[in-house]
Formats: sequence, structure tokens, C-alpha cells
Amino acid sequence: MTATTLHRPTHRDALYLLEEAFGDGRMVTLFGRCTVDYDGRATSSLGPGDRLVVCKPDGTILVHTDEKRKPVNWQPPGCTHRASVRDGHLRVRSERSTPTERLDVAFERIDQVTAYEVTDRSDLRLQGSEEDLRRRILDDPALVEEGFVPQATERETAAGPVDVFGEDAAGRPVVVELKRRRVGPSAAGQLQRYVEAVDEEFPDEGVRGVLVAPSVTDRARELLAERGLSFVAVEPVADEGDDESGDGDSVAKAEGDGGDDGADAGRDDGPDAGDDAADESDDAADDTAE
Amino acid sequence: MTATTLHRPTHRDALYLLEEAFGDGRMVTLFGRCTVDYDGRATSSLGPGDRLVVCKPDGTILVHTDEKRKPVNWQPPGCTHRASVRDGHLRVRSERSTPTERLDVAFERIDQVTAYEVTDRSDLRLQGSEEDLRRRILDDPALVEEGFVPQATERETAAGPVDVFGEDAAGRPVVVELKRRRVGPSAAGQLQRYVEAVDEEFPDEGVRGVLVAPSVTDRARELLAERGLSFVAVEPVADEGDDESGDGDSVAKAEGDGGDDGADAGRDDGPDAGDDAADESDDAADDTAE
DNA sequence: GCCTAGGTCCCGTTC
DNA sequence: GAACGGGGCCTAGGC
Repeated sequence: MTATTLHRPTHRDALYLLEEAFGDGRMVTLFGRCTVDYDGRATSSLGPGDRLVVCKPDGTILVHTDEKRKPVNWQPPGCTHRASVRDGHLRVRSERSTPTERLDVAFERIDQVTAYEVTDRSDLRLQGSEEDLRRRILDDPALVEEGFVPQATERETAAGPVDVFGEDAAGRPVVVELKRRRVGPSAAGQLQRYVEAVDEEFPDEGVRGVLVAPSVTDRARELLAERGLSFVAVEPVADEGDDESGDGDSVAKAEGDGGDDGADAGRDDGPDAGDDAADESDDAADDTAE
Repeated sequence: MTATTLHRPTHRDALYLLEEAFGDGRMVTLFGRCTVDYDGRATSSLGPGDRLVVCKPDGTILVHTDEKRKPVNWQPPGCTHRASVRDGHLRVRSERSTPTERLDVAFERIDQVTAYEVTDRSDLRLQGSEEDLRRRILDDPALVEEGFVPQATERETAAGPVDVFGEDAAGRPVVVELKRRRVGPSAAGQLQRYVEAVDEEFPDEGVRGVLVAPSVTDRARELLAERGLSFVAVEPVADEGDDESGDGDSVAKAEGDGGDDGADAGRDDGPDAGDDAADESDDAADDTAE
């Protein structure tokens, strides 16, 4: 029995199921009319309404309305769930310390309670992260600029860890900040912080800073320019067009618009819209619902 | 009927319920063994496992495992949900454009499907935000420093909008950056950005920068010091100890350790642990479950 | 435990 | 629509 459900249960019956489920590590959903109160890092209260509440065995609790991706209220993992009946309400309380915070969900009506046995061993595999961009740069440092030689990643400075630290063709220190997506002013400021910190380590060596990302906003570009920092446009994963066959030694083969290299190669991005058209066609479905 | 549930449905029966629910704006949960594939701003794939899937009428979809607050996969509001049966699987697809991205959940086994009618008009009321801190500062500018006169909020600069802009007792421009919680290096960098931008607007006027937050990390404090910026410790909501009875004209009554005012009042925070002890006692419960 | 930064961040607001 | 910054951000990785 992987899913145990009660329809329109009494508060007491719902309580018994919650007792069991919290005890043996099952995940629980409740749906009904409730109010929610939170006190901790901030304080909030939510009047009555129909919501879906999810309690996870790791101590997470989520309160979802019919809108938005974020729960209207929640508690992160590590909390302790407790349920009780009082004042004619089923109350689910989730608490933790460090920081001290508490979430109370009080149901005046419960439409459904379900306890699920969950078995999930699969790990998510994800591509397109900053980590992928880092690997791409280390595989082919010329993507940053001709002659760039990486020397360290996550190199510590007084202002924090630098993504990629190295030397340019002239032997000057180079600070590289990587972003998986289009960057704004904060990334420019971050790079500036690191460059200033490294500059104090290597006085009079002319430390340089390069922001590597798919694209950059106008204001961020201006901030970079004012501070003598560079931008280079690189996607976290290679575009499908160019074959990245080589084993890391391939140097800037088909850079397209071979413009001025070195400092400023930023062009607007744009999703390119070239969606792979070779997916399964929808008309082949047995049945379809929208 | 606010909740319609199918237990161990056939793919086709589940499909019909999804059809109806997507059509009339109901929220849906599915639980069963599925794989998940995502392609859009990044790309991911997740092997088979038991998960809870939530489809909201606003186009949100969430895939939750038994751990963590964040869904392992998701699609934000604005997407279009479609369901179909093919290859012996029930597939729920959620798509959108700008950016183009698609999420596919393929169930090999469905333990339960439920459609909910949701009515929720209540708005969350939350206290302790940066907005609250801003109001507090505007009510009592002396919390920043004696003689501070706020002149504008969200004042635009070349580097972005400044939280509070004003003058100090000597008539010098002051840039104030507010944070509702303990600040790190990025906040120091943000303040520096703004101060530099304002400095170009008012050359030779000695523009000052003040970071206002509950507390500050050591490294951020160093960064501020190196750049001649100040930190002032203020909580987003007044502590329960001091009575903030006055109507905005109260000036720094009981600041506790009346140390050196003006520049650096940073001490470590600590939640103070003084939880209100006047809540309902647990032993008065009708019934309790942990 | 705190610190630091990334994220398919989400989200509201403004332009 | 893009951009910019807040968030009870969450989460991972170091120390």
C-alpha cells in the first residue's frame, strides 16, 4: 500500500494517520481550509483559504496555494512536525532551532489526507551549470583569451574565492568570474571586489579581470568598462553547431564573427530558437489532454 | 466535491481526470513512479522513482521527492500543461516560451491522482522585511546616525537604485544600503558600487556610504573599512524591550551600550532567544502526535 | 556551527 | 519584454 488516503476525515482520524505517517517516515499531503502562522526569521500570518500542505519525512513542510512556484509558507528540512487537535482545529506544527522558528497550520476543514511511501534513489543529472562553464574554460582557456593560462580555481582572496585565477600572455595576473547566464551589475561588482583584493596581493603587476558569461546587460557593461574590466561571451555548454571533437587542445576554431579579440566580445544572446525539431510528434499520441 | 481522487487508476482514467482538471482550473497532484526530463535554461534528467507531482492552474508544475524544500524539477507559472498516454506511460508535459523550456514527467505507475478545487483569497501579511527596516529608518533617521536627513528612497544612480539617499549633519551626501539580515561581502560591494556612482555625481563632496543591517560578517566589515564605508546595526523590527510609543519623532532613547556613535556600531547579533513564553501550552491539547 | 556564492533561483517592480 | 534587487530565499561546499 504505497498511498493511504482519508476523504473528509474527522480531525481525530486525520490526526491518527498523521501520527503514523510522521512515525514511520512517510510523506503526507493534506488539503483543506486552513490558516497559517509563522514566526522566526520573520513573522507572517495567512487568513483562511484552501491549500495543499506537504509534510516530508526530512522535516520539510510546504503550504501551497493554487498559484506560484513558491509555497506561501514553509519550513525547511530539519524541522520536527507535530499534529494535534484543539479548539476544533487540526493543527500541524513544525519547529526548529538555529534559527528558532515555528510554523502552525490550523485546519478548520480537511478534505483529504494522504500518506505516501516514497522510494527514490535516482540522482538528478543536470547540464548547463557554472561548473560546466568552468570545465569548458579549463579545457580551452583560449575561450577567455589567447594565451590565458589558468592556475587555480576557487582561489582564496581577501574578498572571497575567485572562480578561475591565472596569467595572461604577458604574465599578468588574471581574475576570471564565471556566470552561467546573462550578468548584471552585481556580477561586475563581484569581479571588481576580487580584482581589488588580488591587486593588493600583486602591487604594480596590473591585475586584470574578465567576466565570462553568455551575455551582459548594458549597465553592467558600463560598470565593467569604467573599472577597466573585460567581458567575454561564452555559453556554459557548447552550441550544437560546432563539433567539440578535440580532447581539450582545440584552440578557437570557428569563433564565427572573428571580431576584436581580447577585451570585449559581448553581443546580445537570444535563445537562438533553434529547438531540436526531431522530437516525437504529438499526433502520434494514443490520447492527449490539454 | 472539492477533491476528486483516483486510486491506482489506469493511465487512461488518470488522463481523463487530468483533462478535466486542466480544463476547469483545478489543482492536481499525482503520485507514482516516474522519470523526469527538463530542457530549457539548463538540461536535466532524473531516473525512475516515486515522486509527488503538483500541477497548478496558473501553469506551475512541481516534482517533489521525499527530501528538501525545493522541487527536484519544476516549471514556473505561465506554462501550458498537457497530458498524454504513449508507450505505456502517462506523460505530463509543461512548456513555455521566453525562455523556451519544457518539462516531461513520464509515469510508469500511478498510485493516486487527485484534483482539487481551490479557493483562496487571503493575502499573506509578513513582517520583518527590508521594507519594514526602511520605514523604521525613515521614522527615526538617527538610527543611522545623529543628524542624518533622508532625502529620497530608491534614488537612481548610474550603478542602480540606492535604498535611502540623504545628507549627514555636515551636509555631505550619504548613501544608505539596507539589509534585513546579516550581511556579507556582496552587500559591501553593492554599497561601494552605489557610493562610487554617487561620487561621480557629486565630485569633491565626500560622499559617504552606510550599510544598515542587523549584523555583518568579519570579511564584509573589513571590506567596508578598506573602502571607508560604515556599518550600523539595526534590526528590521524594533526589539520587544524598548517601547516605540512615539510617533516617529523619538530620537535614540535607550540604545543600550551607548558606544561611539556615527561610524561603527557593529556587534554580533544572536537571536536573543527571548521567545514569547505566553503561547498556548502543549499539555492542554486534546490529542497530540509526533 | 558560520561563511561564501550559485541557482533552471523565484518574484515584484519599474521602465 | 528586459532589468534590477529582495528573499523567512534554498542549497552545496569549506572551514
